[in-house]
Amino acid sequence: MLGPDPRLDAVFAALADPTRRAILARLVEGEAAVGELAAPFSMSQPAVSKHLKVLEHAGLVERSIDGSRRPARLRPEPLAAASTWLEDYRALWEARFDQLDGVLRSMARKEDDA
Amino acid sequence: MLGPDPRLDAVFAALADPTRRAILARLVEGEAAVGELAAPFSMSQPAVSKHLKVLEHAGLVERSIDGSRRPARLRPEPLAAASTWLEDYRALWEARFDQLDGVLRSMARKEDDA
DNA sequence: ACTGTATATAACTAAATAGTTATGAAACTT
DNA sequence: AAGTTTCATAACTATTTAGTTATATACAGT
Repeated sequence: MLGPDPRLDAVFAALADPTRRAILARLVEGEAAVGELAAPFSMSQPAVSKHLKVLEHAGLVERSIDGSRRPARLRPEPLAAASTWLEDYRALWEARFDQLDGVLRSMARKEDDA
Repeated sequence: MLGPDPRLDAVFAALADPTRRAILARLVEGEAAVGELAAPFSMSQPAVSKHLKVLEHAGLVERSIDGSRRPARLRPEPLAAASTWLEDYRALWEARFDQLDGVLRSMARKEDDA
């Protein structure tokens, strides 16, 4: 159940970096070019370009061409996939805990009987 | 809104590795000792111990002591935090798209008027 | 055509990651 | 008490990552 999904490797790895999460946060407000993204982070422009490439590889961001600018915009699909994975696990966990809870209850009943 | 959360660094980084996700998948069925976890993956025991340490550091797993065994069990809380983060972003995205949709609609109306 | 702006790419470094083998420490078995 | 099992830790290697500076490319404005 819930087999391995290699796409999640790239998505979770991309989300593991706080700078990249901040970039995504910025992109929620709309597309932005590299320069605009680099400004708030005390980081060089090439560093931001690299982060964008990681996000792009994970499918979280899409680039376009506008003259000499290459604005980035969000692509929500992979986030949805990651979210689904997490939610499925949460469900399995809760099922597991409910089950455990059931066991504990029946143990308690036996205590009462004894 | 939705400030930086350093705990997510460790959680997403932990989830980025397929072996670790497989370990979590196994642990959904109940706690397991290192040996049991190492068996299905063609990996050395120390490698699995390291993965467990990463998962533990992310708060996703808890160890206990049972004689010479050190079984690992799941801790769902950090998963919930990650899931919340993703869901919040999804919501922001959708809001953004709805807004964009609104803009497109009004543009369409102006087209009609013209 | 010349200058400046926006970005990518290359080459490099430092640190982190994922794996290995070897070994040591507890605890269990007989 | 001796041997076996279970696990952690150390030491090492190879790969990846996150950053840097320097440079090249392409477009924009004058």
